[in-house]
Amino acid sequence: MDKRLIIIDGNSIINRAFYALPEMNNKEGLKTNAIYGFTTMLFKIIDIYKPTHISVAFDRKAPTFRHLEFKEYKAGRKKMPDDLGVQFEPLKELLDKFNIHRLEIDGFEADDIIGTVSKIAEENDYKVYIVTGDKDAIQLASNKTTTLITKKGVGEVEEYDFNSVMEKYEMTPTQFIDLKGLMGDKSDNIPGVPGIGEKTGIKLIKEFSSIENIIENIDSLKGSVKKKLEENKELAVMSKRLATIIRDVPIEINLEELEYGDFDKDAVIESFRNLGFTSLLSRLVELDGGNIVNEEIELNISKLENIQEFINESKNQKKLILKTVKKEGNILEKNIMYMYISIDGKNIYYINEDEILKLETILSSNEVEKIGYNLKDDYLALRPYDIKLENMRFDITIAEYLIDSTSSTSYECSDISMKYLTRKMKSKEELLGKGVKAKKYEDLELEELSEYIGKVINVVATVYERMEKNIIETNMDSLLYDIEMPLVEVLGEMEYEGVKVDIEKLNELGAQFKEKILTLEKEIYELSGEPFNINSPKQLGVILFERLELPVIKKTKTGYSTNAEVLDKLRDKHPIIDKITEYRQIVKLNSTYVDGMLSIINPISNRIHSSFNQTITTTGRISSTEPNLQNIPVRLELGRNIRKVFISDDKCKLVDADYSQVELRVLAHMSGDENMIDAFKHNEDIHTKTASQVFDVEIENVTSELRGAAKAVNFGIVYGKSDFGLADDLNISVKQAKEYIDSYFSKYSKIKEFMDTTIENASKDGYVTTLANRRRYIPEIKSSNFMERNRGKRFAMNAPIQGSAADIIKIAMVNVYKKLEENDLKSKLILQVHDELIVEAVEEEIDIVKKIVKEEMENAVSMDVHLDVDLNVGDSWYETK
DNA sequence: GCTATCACG
DNA sequence: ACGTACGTGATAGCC
Repeated sequence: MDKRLIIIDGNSIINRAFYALPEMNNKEGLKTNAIYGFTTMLFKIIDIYKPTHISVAFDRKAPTFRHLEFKEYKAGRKKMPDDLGVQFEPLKELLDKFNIHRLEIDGFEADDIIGTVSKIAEENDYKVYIVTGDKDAIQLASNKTTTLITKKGVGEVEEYDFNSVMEKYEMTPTQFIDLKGLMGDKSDNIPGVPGIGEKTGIKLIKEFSSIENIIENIDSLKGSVKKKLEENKELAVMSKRLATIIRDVPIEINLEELEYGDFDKDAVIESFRNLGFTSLLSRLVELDGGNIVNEEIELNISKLENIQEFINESKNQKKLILKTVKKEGNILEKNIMYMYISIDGKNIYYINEDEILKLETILSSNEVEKIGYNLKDDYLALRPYDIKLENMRFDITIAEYLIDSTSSTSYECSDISMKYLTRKMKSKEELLGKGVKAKKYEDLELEELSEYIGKVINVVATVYERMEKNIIETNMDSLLYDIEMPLVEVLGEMEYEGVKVDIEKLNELGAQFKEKILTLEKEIYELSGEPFNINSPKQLGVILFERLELPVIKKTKTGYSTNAEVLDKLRDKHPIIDKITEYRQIVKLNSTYVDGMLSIINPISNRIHSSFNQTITTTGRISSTEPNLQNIPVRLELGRNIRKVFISDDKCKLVDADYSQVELRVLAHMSGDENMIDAFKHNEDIHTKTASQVFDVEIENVTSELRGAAKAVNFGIVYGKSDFGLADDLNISVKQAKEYIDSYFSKYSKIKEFMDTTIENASKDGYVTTLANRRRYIPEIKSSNFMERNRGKRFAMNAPIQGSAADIIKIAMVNVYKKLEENDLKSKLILQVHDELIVEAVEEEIDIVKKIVKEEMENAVSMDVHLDVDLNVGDSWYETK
């Protein structure tokens, strides 16, 4: 068999990769762009040239003979950036795992090693490929050696062998050395002959073929060229020597050791995971013809014939992996097409909708653990059948969210499959298509559907124990099993229950808004002198800043900024501004909150069934979509009216409970700051207390301005705000803002300490944690970019506080839900807005509901600071203030 | 599909 | 000196 050797100039390629690719980090913040670029290049080369042998040569730090001969050699080169330097060792480790040979020898550059090894390989009848970004290596090209020079970063290569060099440059590869001897090389600081550049150099080489021959025939030259050469003969000879790649470095090399082939696949996969190269995992599969897929999966998927036998087995094993498939439709209606179930993940059965009830005994059994992927969907699918899916034990989506809440993927099964199993499977989008042409499950043939869902079930079965191990190792098992998994049912019930809407009231508000919008529109057109689309920031910008010539306050990437802040600064300048502000406000209310809500009211229940998502936010909060019920207006009275349409059902009231200052209490507890803890212990108004401390006045002398300033400081601290930002907010000087912050930290000194330690830990560990041990990785904190690193610090300061508050209310939700159930109450938890819970309580239960909610919320966790909950009852959300 | 804006905690 | 507050989702305009 033909032997093909690839020799890579490690330093050259890692450099190219580093400068060609944007910054990349793994989740601990290690820079990885150069490693990534190198690896993709390696894969590409292996794929194209199918080498039997590979070696990567690296420079050593020790000086080479070139430095010793010419002390200016490579002088003036910039020091390697740290962000690149740190990537060498991980790359070398990765190459070792690929079983790819490495060559490093003191006193010789990678070039010389490559020159020598390629020569030996040529003599042994190898076909040689040299990969580098450095054109000097073209001198090594021959009939047996092809030099591959990278182009466009490291994405492509250009081939040079003897013939192509002759064709392209009309000189032999070795004559390139003579040319460089004449021209010199800026990057290596090789002098060459001063005054002789590329054009003259090429002419001379073509005529005389070498520097030696030029010197011998120097008399046949004339003019300035002759003079330059006569004066710099020695320089030319030395430059040629410096430019000559050595091909007889004294090394003992056994080419057999360079053989490429088997490597420890698990080790490489592990490395890729650590480096965060999930996309490369799939390349690994292609690279090795699919052999890297560890487990050959063969699934038996069939219709379940003997239901009783399966039930018995499931009860025996106390385990059930399941995935329901439903048609698109109303959340309140029966829409299941099939349910796929399995115990071992390999023998997978499906049943039709009409037989689902037969499985109720295991589905609603507390003895059988349910393991799945997006279990809330299964819970909700079964809900209209009056089947309660009980003991939802493990959801791989939620587990993966806990493992890495900052992951850029959305925890798709296909992503999880690739990450944990190095196994490719279709994503849902690949299965169904996207956009308007997207198919639905009901459009698929049963066979195709079964193949896909079968794989999902198998991934769940194969992956969940590995995830569990990871979660236990990172002390998140209680977070998963005691908080997040029990919460699945709570959120499912909230979605199913929904919130009642007063449709008439909503329409009435809409009519009012629309009328007002028309009036404002007319007034604005009159003031501007022409009609335009007020909703277009671009058109509005032209009107304000060109036609009306108002001063430009701020610019956006694309033009003038016209946001509320800018408009506020312009309001004295022109009467149109206030009209536009009001117009914007009402348009927002009308389109988002009136039309938006109307379009999504469930026709069966006349209620709004929002989705509560558990795996979106990086901090641990829940998010709400379709519609978002967590941003219903409250601050301004006009918008607050929207809350009048969210009402309680007949013979019910809304019980609204919200935590008072939960984030500041968390901060007081986590930092252990006695001063702040004390303020909460004495039920003092925290902002007044802060004002009194920071501005050094008696409590009774704190004015509302001072309190307002203190409030801004308190919130700013939670977000890691700067003096600059605070100054902007409070309209004071940066110097003054700095004094406020300094004074704050001197009074609440443990808070300062806490912030510093948190940042330190984040830098050291790469992550921060909450009270319930929820993790957030912060790769930004290791960035070499000032701004990015500062963002990382702010994330580090904020995530434990916001995340712990999220932990607390999640615990409260689970406990409130449990208590309502235990007491056989009909009242239902229906909403959560980060620090607020709303229960729709039937009238006879209001007192006990209030008691339960207050107790469970206030006692969700035990801290050095007590939690305090405000309760309000009303017929609408508006009334519960 | 991106950008600007604005609603909430 | 750098640029400057965390976390979300919906809508409209525009390319």
